[in-house]
Formats: sequence, C-alpha cells, structure tokens
Amino acid sequence: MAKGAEIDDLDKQILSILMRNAKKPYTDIAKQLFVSGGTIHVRMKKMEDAGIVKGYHLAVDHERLGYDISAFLGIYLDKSSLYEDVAGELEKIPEVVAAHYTTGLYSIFATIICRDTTHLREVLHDKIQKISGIQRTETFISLQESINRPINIVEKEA
Amino acid sequence: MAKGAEIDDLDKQILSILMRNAKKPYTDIAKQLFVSGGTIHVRMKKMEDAGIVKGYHLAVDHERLGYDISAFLGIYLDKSSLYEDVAGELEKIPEVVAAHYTTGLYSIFATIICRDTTHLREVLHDKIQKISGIQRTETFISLQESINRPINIVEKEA
DNA sequence: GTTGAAAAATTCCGCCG
DNA sequence: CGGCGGAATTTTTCAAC
Repeated sequence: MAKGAEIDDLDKQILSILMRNAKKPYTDIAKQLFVSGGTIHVRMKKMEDAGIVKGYHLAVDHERLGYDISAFLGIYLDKSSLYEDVAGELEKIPEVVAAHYTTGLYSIFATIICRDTTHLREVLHDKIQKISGIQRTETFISLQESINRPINIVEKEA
Repeated sequence: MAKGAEIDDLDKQILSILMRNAKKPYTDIAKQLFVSGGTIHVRMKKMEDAGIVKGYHLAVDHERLGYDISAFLGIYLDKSSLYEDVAGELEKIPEVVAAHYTTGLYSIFATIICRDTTHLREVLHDKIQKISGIQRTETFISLQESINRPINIVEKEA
C-alpha cells in the first residue's frame, strides 16, 4: 500500500482523463494515448493497488436531491490537542462530508450539507455544538458554487 | 434540463451505491436492489439527462501525485458586486479547484491545491493577489484531511 | 419494470520487443 | 520487464413486451 510506486507521464495522462470523466472506457483512452487497452488496465490496477486511486465517485446535484444548503464551518477548539477526539465525533455526523485539520484562525475546517435551514440549525445546535472540546464555530453558508473541478496534473492534453 | 424529475426511493438507493463506488456494475446493483439491470440503466439515464448526476470523478491521492499542499482561502472583496468578475478570474487559475460565494466573514471561499510551499506562495502572491477586486485573503493550510465522503441520502442501506 | 439478445467493454492469457 | 493483441467473460445497451 505504501509502496514507492513510480508514476510516469502515461500514468498521469490516464489519471487526467479519468479525473474528468471516470466512465470513459479504457479502450477509448487507449486510442487517445496510442497504447493498447491492456496497458491502461495494467496501469490502473497498479495505481489502485498503490492507493493513488482512492475511489470512483458520482458527482450529484445535491439541491436536486433535496439537500439545498451546503455550509463551511470554521471550528475553534479548547485545545488543539483535542483534534483527534473532535474529528472522531464529527465523523459520526452524516451531514459532515469533509473535515481538515488546518493552520490559521481555525483548528478544524469542515463542510456540511443539509436539507434546509431547519436541518442546518439542528445539525449546528444539536450535534456540532454538543461535541466536547469545541469552543465555538463560525458558519459560512454557500450561496453559489462557482468552481468544482479536479486539479490539472499534466502540462498538455490530447 | 430543469425538468421536474421525480426521484423515488429506488433512484436514491442507486445513487447512494454509486456515490460510494461509481464503478460498480449496473448488474450488481440490480441484484442488490432486486430489480433488473435494464431498470438501473433507465433510471440512471433519466437522472443523467435531468442533470441530477453531474459526472463521474476519480478520487486520487494528491500527495502521491506530487501535490502536497491543499489550502482554503477566505477572500474579502472590495465590493461584493465584484463576485462574478473575481470568480471568472479564479477559474483561470488551474490550482483553484473549488470556489463558493458565501455569507459571513468572507465573500468567497476557495480551495487550492499546490505542489509545495513555493508553489503555494507563487499562486497566492502572483496569481490570487493580482486579481482586481480582491481586498485581502486569509489562508488556512490543510495539515490533515480526516473526512471526505458523500452525503448519506437514504435512511438505510442494503 | 422486465426480458433477452446484440454490441461493447473488461479482463486475462501467451507472445514479442 | 513493459507493452501488445486476441479471445473469453462480463457488462452495457436497446428493442419489444
């Protein structure tokens, strides 16, 4: 898992294509990169085994599924040593979809997705604020998502 | 596109499975949910056409690809009416992978991914700070990603 | 929503440079 | 060893019911 897998340019090209459209058939990618389908398969298997590819996810329109509000949370801890405990508690809350331990003003930065303002208030007041170790939080509600895309890992693309 | 697509429980179950593993064959999902493979296909086509499914993405380990630093940026604007202009400029910067227009302290909340501290400084100083309309920014560097998962859209799962 | 068959993709094998 | 090509298996896709 923690192997020193060497990633060459072909690997990066493959990842770059799949990061934008993970459903693209290996045979198509093979044609695009002028190699055989089998090669794409071998390279992907290698990268999956090495843990470089962590998964395949579906991007969905949360609003259309009845989850109208996404919000960012800056969390202040009583002591930063409480990070592990608080992260463990956050993980138990399904509405928390992301959490990072950060430098700067806040100790933890989290993203939550809720159905509506009532649901958001419930999560903040009844779940987040109840976690011991959290001093206070600042909430930033997303009014509009302008950008959401993968990083560009290759110089030029086919 | 903006059709009033009705999403029932079966649709949600399908999405829930694919959000966690978008590569799972429709035939497997069909067996799991006790319907035919054709039904999964029809439902997914409906949801793709309706724009509920926005894409298929590969989750990769950025650090293993040489992108060691991810950071969050709280952006203060001179005037919040400049949002569209600034968002357009941010979109031109490939290191910016996410941007949201938000309530609260900051006008824009962005996520950037960089190779190293030098690269991060370049992006912040030479690209972000040069955008007209941006008053100042606050940077939160992610030291550890604890949680990164899809929202749970169904009550119980098979 | 289902079935079943055609088309396509994945996966795995031995072979070659 | 890494890439290739083809064949067997599985999956996707699409018609009619």
